[in-house]
Amino acid sequence: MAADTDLKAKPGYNPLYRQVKQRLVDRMASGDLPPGAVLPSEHELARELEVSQGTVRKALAELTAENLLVRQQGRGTFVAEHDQQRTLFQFFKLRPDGGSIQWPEPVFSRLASRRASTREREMLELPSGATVWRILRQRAIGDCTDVVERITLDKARFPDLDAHKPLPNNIYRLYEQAYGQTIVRAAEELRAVPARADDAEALGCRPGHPVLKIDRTAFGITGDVIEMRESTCLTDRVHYLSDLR
Amino acid sequence: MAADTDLKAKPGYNPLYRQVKQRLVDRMASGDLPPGAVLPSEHELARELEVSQGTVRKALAELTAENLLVRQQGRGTFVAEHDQQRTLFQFFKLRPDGGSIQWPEPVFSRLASRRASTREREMLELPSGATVWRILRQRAIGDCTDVVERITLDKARFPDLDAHKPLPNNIYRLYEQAYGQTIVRAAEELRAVPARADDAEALGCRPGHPVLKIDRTAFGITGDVIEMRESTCLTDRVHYLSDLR
DNA sequence: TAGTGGTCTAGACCACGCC
DNA sequence: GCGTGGTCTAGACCACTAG
Repeated sequence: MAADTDLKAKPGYNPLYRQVKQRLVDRMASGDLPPGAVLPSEHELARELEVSQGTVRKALAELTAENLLVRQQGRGTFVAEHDQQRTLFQFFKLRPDGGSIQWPEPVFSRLASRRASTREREMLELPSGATVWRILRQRAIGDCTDVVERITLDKARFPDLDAHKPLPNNIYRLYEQAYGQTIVRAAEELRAVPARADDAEALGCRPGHPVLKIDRTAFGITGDVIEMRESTCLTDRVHYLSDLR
Repeated sequence: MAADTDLKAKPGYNPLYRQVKQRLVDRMASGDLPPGAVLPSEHELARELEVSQGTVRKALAELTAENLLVRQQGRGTFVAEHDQQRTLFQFFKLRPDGGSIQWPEPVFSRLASRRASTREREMLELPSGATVWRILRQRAIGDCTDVVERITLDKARFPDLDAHKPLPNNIYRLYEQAYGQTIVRAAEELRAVPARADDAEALGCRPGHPVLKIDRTAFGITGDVIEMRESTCLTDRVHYLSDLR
């Protein structure tokens, strides 16, 4: 058997179940197991990969904990999708004061492209001279606009994005279904800043009013930076919820 | 055997390993297994509780994932403590811009007590007329003060807190060691607001300057609300980091 | 060298979804 | 009834720590 296909090559250093995990991640990243796909049963996987069912189980359990898989007793194991619920709970942290989580209403959306800035090139690992998509969105959680979002994407990774206008509210589902790019993790930096004139107008506050600026970096299944997003939020009727556990 | 001590009472509805888990949590909450204590080995626990080692293992794995236990190959299983690293990584989300995580320097601290407000009574589940401790702290992440914290505690749960003055920087360790109250989880609500006059003076900014207000509710091992904390942060040289995964 | 947790296996039985 | 994942068991071997 070739070395790189032998799961038991280095039992001590890299446990078998991690190698099983990596194989499954590779199949997901390559498009062989697209979002929503059914995986073979534990029993079948164990036979295919020549390991015990318990080892497969441990790999599947970790992938489920990382939100890459969804398992349902009696039905099977599925590659996780950005359905409404998942995107909302995992990637949307703004809540109306005193109310419960809900999808924000789209108010305005614009798509344009331009040359990448130095910072964008660094973050998205783009060559010099590369171009990016730039999406401007305004969304409402309560009655009026309380978030302005500026999203930056590598144009090479998302060709012909303008063919998908109007862009859907759940844009991560579009990344996933039209481009095979699944967002699995993101890091956000939050700061309180004075509102810029243009944001103030959109949000219906005076320039300089305190607003919450959220800088998000979103990562794909292979760890690449897929999206950069700057959100500016009026927190008069809305707050950002962070769970520490 | 009495029904409430029979682990196998309801195998289908409540799995054995969850019952094992609950028993261990109970022992931690009662003080029988205080922070830092060594647990019996998997083998011993299995014998004591009359379940298999694999079932004990699953219970211990979940408790480890929830940060209630720490396991080390070759050494043993320990009840988690609020050592410097844990408190910092799990419960402190402010980072200097462009720098890495570090403990904030204490600048000022004051302890007082007063009657609980209506909101405090609701959140902390206190009877009317109850009194609370109120801690005011100022801390610095960079060169100058950038966080003002107001902490509220049930005076009945933390008797003679004034005997521990000056209060340590890692106050969760004090809750744990002096009062057997371990903070295991917290929820934070973030908003951008104009700085109050007193906060502005402490933070060295003008009144009305945008500051990040963080309302924390911290929970103990049994799910009770142990602490309420309002932090006001100048995010000119510092930001709040939120990991979405 | 003894004891701990970490990995891996093999197999039994149960709960759930679907046909 | 059949196939799925979920639970539980029993036991082997490995890796790490400490005396």
